Amino acid sequence: MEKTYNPEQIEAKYRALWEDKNLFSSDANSTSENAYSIMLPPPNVTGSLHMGHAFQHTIMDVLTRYHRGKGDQTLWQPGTDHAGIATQMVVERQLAAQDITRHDVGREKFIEKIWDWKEQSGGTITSQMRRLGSSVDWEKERFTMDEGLSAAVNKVFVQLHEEGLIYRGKRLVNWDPVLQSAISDLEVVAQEENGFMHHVKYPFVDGDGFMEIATTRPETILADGALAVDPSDERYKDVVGKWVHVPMTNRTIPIITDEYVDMAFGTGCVKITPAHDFNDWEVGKRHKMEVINLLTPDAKMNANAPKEYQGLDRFVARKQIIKDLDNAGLLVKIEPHKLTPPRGDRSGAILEPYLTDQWFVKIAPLAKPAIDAVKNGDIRFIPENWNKTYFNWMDNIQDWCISRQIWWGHRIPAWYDEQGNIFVANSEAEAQAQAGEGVKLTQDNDVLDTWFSSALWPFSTLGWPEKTPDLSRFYPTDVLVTGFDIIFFWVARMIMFGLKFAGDVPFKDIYITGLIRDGQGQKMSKSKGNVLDPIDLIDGITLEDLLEKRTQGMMQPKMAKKIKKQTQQEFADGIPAFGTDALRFTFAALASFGRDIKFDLKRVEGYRNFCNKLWNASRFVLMKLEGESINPKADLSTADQWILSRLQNTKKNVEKHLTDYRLDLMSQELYEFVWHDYCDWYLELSKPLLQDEATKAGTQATLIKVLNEITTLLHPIIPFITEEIFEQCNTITGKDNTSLMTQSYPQVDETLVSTESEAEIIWLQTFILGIRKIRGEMNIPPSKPLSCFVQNFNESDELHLNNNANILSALAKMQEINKLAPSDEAPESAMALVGEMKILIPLAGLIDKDQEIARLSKEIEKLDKQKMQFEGKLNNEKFVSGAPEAIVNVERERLASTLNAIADLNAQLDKISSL
RNA sequence: GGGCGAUUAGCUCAGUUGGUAGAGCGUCGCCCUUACAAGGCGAAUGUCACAAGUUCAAGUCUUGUAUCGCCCA
Repeated sequence: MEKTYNPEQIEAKYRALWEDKNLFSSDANSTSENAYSIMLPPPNVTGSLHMGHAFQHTIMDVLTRYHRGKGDQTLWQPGTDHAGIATQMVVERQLAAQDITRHDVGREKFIEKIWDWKEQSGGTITSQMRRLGSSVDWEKERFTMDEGLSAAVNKVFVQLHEEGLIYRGKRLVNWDPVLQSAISDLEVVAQEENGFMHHVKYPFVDGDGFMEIATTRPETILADGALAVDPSDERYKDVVGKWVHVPMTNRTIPIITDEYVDMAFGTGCVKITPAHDFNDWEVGKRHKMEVINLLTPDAKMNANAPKEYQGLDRFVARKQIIKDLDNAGLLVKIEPHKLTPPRGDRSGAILEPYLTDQWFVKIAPLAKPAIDAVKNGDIRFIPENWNKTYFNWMDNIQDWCISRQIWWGHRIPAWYDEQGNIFVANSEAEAQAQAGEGVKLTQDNDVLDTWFSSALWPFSTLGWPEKTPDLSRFYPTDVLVTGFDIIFFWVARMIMFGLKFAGDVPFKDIYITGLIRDGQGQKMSKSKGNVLDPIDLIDGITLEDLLEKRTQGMMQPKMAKKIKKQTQQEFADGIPAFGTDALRFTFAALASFGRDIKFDLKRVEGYRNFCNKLWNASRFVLMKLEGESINPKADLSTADQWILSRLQNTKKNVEKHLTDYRLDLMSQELYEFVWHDYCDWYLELSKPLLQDEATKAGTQATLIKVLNEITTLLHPIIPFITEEIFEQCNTITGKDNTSLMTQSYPQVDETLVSTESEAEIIWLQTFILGIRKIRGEMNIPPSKPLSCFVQNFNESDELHLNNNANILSALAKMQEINKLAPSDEAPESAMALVGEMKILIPLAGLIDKDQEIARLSKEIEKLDKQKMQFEGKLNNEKFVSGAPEAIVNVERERLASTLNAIADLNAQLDKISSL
């Protein structure tokens, strides 16, 4: 083995090997009793994996590899999403660069172009996943627009329509004038911006005077249907029922009352514009108001507006009308005002409430069972508190607008005859059959919201509506791993559709992960220039390349300077190559239940170091075993029994943490066992034990046994390096195993738990630590041999001393240990305690007297503080009588041993001081 | 306005039925000890945001306050 861990070569080797040998296949193990399945949340087919994906993939892969190791028939289902609007916008932008629109190209050609783009860029994600070692079943890879999945979409649509749960209706929707499509409520983002409030006069039709109202959108005055006041508003009691002129038009409208009006806001009188505001739409319906739409699909003033405004963009029209109002003396004032205009999450354009025909899912009947599934525990959110968020939304859920006026996606399976009759069917032929022969049909132009097909993902990928073996074996899936940002978009809808169509919940657990942020806690985004590509952490990247990557194709070139500066500061030397395993270990270690995760490169470095540690430990073991035959039945030393006992404890904890989805605790457990128990102590203990023929064989057997289990335990987190070590171990043990992947996950062996050996090693560690501490504080090099006296030892101390003389010599460089009778006078010494036993290291030229006095005083001071704590508790009558006896006894013992130690140290201090 | 979350060592974070506050990184010493300097050994560092309450006992449970963040309207 190489002296230094080199991830690059190892990873390339096993990436190929795993797939060649088909080790990710879900068909393997088909006779096993249990099945385990996870659906990969399908990423956008033309996108690339960001840190959040890599994080979630790591979690899913750990779970997948673990269950594979447990012998379950395991499926991790991969695939990608067509991501309707996002993908279409990319291709439209490409066209725009050539100064053409999708309408110039035509629907069919345009869709072809998108498919081309999908083919061209669709490989990015899958190749990134391979780099990460994601062990998905590639043979089962699906795309949301595959034939089978599209058929499932149609079937669901048709059935929901038949049941009256999908309907078409003219309603106000959120209209994106840039996309020229409706979008769902969820795709609307609101952010506070600075705007203006315009106060406008509406003259009375009869008599003098006017009503004053305030509006942020004066251009919609032209479509007003009424003015409204609160029914109980005394100020306007006399004017209710009167009529006013709508400024800039010839129309007149009434003054009405409605509870919706907020008396305290503005003048207490509002204009009602049913076609251009969601609230006003409801008021308008109550009062049977005329609905006037002023806008074209691209948000210009249409023919319903007075001539002089027609054709103007909505914002130009606003300016114009303000000017005209002012000229007409109807503008009272304009004040700055904070407002939150709705914007499209894709286009960023300000949205318009817009009156169009759209398809909707009537959601309440579907939501009810989905709420119950979480309430009755069929589905569990992890961490649990997310179910509050879920209920909060589900209890107030609105009908879902599913039609989009774009071209990329599943075309709505509805056809119209020339009279406008609708035929919803699985295919055109079926629709034709419904309509009758010879009737000319045209298909609905719209496509479905991308999330409609995503909602079917857990069963459509398994072959639904066919009753496939995969479907019966793997549905419901075991866990969904995803971010909180798509609980509403995706998770809730999968639950609703899964229950409705697949007859069961789509998953039993929902593991909601935190969000990966940059080192400053900022959300990673392209425009902020703080994104990290997981592959760059694996392969490393120079500062120059990173700068280039972060600043190319910027929407705002101004930002480039700032981003450059930031990047230069944070990554002055670029990013070193850490390897996939180090990155995966980092993600696993960060996977606690918090909401946000600040990603710290230093952590990756630390886990890369861990890999190196593991690598070198393996080298050590292999060097010590080379050319030797291993006897698994050899007698075991106390150290051997100890490490095996610790190993059982580790396995127990790992198992628990995994079932709790606490991958952070799992990785921490393994980190500590490997580094601190196995490397720091056991490998050091093994050195003298290997020198001794009596203990050599047992030590060799234990070294390799524990190493083998370590690699198997760590494999789900760091598959590459463990696979390489496993292979190297095979050459030593002469075994010929295909892969670590096919090894079964280690089980706890209770017979190996040994409290005696653990107690003895703790004794040994205390002894060695005591010596090291004196060495450390006295600046005595660890290489300098020492001798010591022991005094005040009991039988078991004596036994341990006799057993471990050569270990103490090796690990503490303790040449001679001389026993003193209690009455013997010890020479001037530095002292450490192991329980009641005193270890005395003669000062004799080695140790400075004052230093030892200071050291002892410090120790005593520390113990004194503890003593006071224990005494305080025990002197409290209420504690002694109120607390459980066991607890009180523990405190008593603690106090007793602290008092003993203080007494010993004080005696020693007095003795040295007096010399 | 409604809901959720966070506040623990210089930094990033663990802390599972309440029972002596932990890790990694960083810092300071001493060591190139034949697996590993991407390392070893040792050390220092905390009114657990604040206030009140429950309890023999609160980082942990309850209530309130402050600051920060997210979601929804």
